[in-house]
Amino acid sequence: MTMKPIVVAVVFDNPLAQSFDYLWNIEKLGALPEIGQMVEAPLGRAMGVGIVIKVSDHSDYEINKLKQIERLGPLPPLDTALLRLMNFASQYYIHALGETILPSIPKMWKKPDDWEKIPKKLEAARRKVAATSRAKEGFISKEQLNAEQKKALLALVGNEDNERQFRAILLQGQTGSGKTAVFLNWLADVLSDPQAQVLILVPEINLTPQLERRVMAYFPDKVMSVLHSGVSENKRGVAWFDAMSGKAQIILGTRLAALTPIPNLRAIVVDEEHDPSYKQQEGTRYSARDLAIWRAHDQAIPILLASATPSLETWMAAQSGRYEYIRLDQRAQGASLPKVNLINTRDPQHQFSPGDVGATKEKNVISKTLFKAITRNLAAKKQCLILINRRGYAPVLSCTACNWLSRCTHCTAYMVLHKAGAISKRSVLSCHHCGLVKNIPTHCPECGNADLKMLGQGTQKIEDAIEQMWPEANILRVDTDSSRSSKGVEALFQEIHNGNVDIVVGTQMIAKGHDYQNIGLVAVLDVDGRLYSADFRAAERLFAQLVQVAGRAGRSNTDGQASGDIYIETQYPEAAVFQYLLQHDVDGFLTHTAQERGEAKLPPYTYQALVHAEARSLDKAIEFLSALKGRLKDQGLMAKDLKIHDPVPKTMMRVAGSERAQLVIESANRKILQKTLEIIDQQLRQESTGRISKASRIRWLIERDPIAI
DNA sequence: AGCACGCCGACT
DNA sequence: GTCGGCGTGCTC
Repeated sequence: MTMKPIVVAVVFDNPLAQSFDYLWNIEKLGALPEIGQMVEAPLGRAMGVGIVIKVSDHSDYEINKLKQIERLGPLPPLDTALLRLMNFASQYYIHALGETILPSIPKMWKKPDDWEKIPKKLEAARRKVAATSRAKEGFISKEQLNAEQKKALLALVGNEDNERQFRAILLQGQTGSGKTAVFLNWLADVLSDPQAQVLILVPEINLTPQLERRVMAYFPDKVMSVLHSGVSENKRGVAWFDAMSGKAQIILGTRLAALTPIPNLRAIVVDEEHDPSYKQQEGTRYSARDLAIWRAHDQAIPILLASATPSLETWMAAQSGRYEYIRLDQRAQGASLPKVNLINTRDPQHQFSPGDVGATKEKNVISKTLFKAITRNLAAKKQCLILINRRGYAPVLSCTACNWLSRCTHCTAYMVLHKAGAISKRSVLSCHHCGLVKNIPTHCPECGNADLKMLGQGTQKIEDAIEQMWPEANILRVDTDSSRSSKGVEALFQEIHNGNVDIVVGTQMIAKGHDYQNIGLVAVLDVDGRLYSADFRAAERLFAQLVQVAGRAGRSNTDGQASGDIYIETQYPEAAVFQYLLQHDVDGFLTHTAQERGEAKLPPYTYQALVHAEARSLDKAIEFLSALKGRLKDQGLMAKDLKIHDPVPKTMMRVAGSERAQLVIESANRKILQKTLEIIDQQLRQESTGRISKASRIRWLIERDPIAI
């Protein structure tokens, strides 16, 4: 009699779609196989770390060619709910399962050479945790909540009927309305069960220290795991283990925390749920917000999405009743909203005349009106915050005389300028959505004016102008570069709080998560490129950021004085973004945006995916995608519910010597889109090694639900 | 992805 | 004569 062999299927961190079969030797390994177990096994000429995804007694591979599992990882198997999530993410985002699971596990656990040292590391971590002090910061008890917050809490707290049911809840409330106090009190209720675990997601590392202290104030006797890329590898490894072993009741982290094993997960909070940083932009390009919702649904638990400016997707779901809808419309601290001033940069009355005080070499980089306002503010010993837009937006063509913009005649998107050589021998305008290419007009098609300019250019000019205009002021620059070169963002913010700084110049990061004490004025420059962009979501993001900025300025008002003013320079003050901002009307803006998207058949009315291609030359990348599109057409895959556009060059065209293009694929039917993407993946895989096509050496990638086009 | 094998150019 | 370029194929 021959014993049936034990065969396990293992996935590794590589782009191969398949798993690898191994023999499981009970005597050697000293345990029975379990799905989710981490193992070390020979792969190729080396050893690899993988996860067991299947246990059986046979293999499709020749059984006598199977190698043995070498060793077991020093941790319990990943739980089945997490593996379901991983499976879903892998399928939905068209990425190999191993490439989805393994990068989500901290490195500390994936080094077989160090497996013996694990118990020591855990013990060392235990001793450290005992030593950290816990300051009570921002604790607001249930009793201290205002009437509106109490009502919100009452609506949130579960009862016997729904506490083990999927519920998605939008908590919409402006900055200062006390969303955090509401959801922490809700979580306190969930955590009254000593076994329960909760997950809190935040968009950026900058925001975690503050929230971390606050959560600690609420739950001084609970164990909290903090998971984000700023936490050291070993600490993260321990925090992750605490979450997976049920020891940590609170798991707080950025998007990567959405994939943590949490066996007794009972509630999820996604704070600032609209924030684009929830979307992973490499590897498995998941949306942590979307995966969190899937996870809540799969595990039949409640999920709270909190924001002052919800994403259109969430807001529409709440409006339609698909999600529960809780609103906080009062400002808890009684602070007033800041006044928003729009400066029309086309209007000569705001511009400098030759010889004016403050005029710089570069004309009208900062308007005269804003110059005066900042000067006044400095004289009043108040700090100024100047936000500039550092990101490269593709240049949209605009007429300096009338309001003409290079709009695509087929889409709602704007056509952007491409220099000669890429798509055509001449410089051309191209639509990144449908692929339409047009010659650059020499005159404005509307008014005949010959002076056409690109929108949103000249960040460097702005910085120079600021230094020229206020030479005596202490100017501090805060962006990712300056925070890296000095002692980090926290140190820079400390300088601002100490009052040594008159003008803070920075990118959007200065508006996030920090309360300023003495800000009298916030100026937002160079926004027009984001107003009219090749990316249809740019305006929505701009609106969210401006509301956030407004929240910052308004919050500084604690002494009863007028709160900070916002100044926005734009050629297009009539744009919807600004008009709704003036009224502080979030719902109005979202209603408007929803209608626009509906008419244009854009998300969330349709679902999108991209096929990215990266090659030495743009022509090659475009050619590759054209061929793919042609093939799909020939195979009759262009059903009427599916739209495959023409390949277009990517906005960030040149990245380290390679050029990129993309193909937009759309369908109002999720299943059809999913099926199509699976077919594309399968076909491209057949002609590729990994994700590089054999014939043309082109690196390709499928991205589901892109947030930027 | 990593890694080795393999077949053509400028070097001690 | 070799060192090394990266094209090709494989990993249970």
